[in-house]
Amino acid sequence: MPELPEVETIRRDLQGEVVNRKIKSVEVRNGRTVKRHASAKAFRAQLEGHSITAINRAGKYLLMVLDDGATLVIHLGLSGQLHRVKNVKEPKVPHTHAVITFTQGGQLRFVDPKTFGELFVSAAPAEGEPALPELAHLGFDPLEDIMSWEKFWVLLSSHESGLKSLLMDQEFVAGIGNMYADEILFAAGLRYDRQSNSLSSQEVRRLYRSMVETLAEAVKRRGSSMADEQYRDLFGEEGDYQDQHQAYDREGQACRRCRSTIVRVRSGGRSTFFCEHCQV
DNA sequence: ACGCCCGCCTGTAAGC
DNA sequence: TGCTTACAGGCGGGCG
Repeated sequence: MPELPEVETIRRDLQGEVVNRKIKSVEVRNGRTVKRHASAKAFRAQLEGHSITAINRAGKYLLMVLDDGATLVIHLGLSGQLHRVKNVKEPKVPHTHAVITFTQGGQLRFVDPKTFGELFVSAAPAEGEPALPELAHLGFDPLEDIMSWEKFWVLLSSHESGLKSLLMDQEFVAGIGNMYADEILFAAGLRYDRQSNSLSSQEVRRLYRSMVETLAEAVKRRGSSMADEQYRDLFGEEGDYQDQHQAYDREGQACRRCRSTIVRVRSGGRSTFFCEHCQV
């Protein structure tokens, strides 16, 4: 499932592939993909004829800035992929829900079997209005918004909840999902159910460092492609970070640090993988 | 304020 | 073997 490292990998590749290209036409093949809009026609109208000037990211959301100040927002959900296609005659794979064709040639295709992803256009903000009101609820970005561990401690302490649910709370910090939450907590040596306001200063520093370093290393390795899902980059290539996983999807396997067995529990309807010996 | 559950959806896998 | 059920996941909404 694409989380921050996968979305950031796609963002970096998109910069070289679609910036300064002009959108010639947009085809919506599954209306659910643009459900925020009254119609597919209304969605298309805000894109066609406009050039893409920059690609940004907020948490797990990709942001394509257009030349009129509007932003095409793309959320990949659980199974969304973007495919950069050079030859428009290339057959469309199943679950291709939207196709953007560029004036300069080639296409960007949105493929999403589970249909939890979405595309929408956020209009250019009026004078004095904040941009992207749809994403105003998102918390800080762990790679873009660097802060002191003391500030992080203040934020952590202002909540009274389990560490994992807080890391996955997009209003607290944007971009971490079930997989990287488990990896971050392993790296920090902290259990998923530790209360956020119970950490020592040393533990807070370890958690902050682990969060930034785990995500940065995963970006370096171009994300994680697990067997049971199908994350692929713009060009259909897999990431490498799954080989570095310490906890996620390793139930019954030996902990790489202490050799005891990684266990799995269900918490809040989600699988959580951790080492009972290394994480306290 | 927080945990937990549901609904949304489809491919895969386990169970009978 | 073939049908049915469970499960995986993010997110928003509802409930206690």
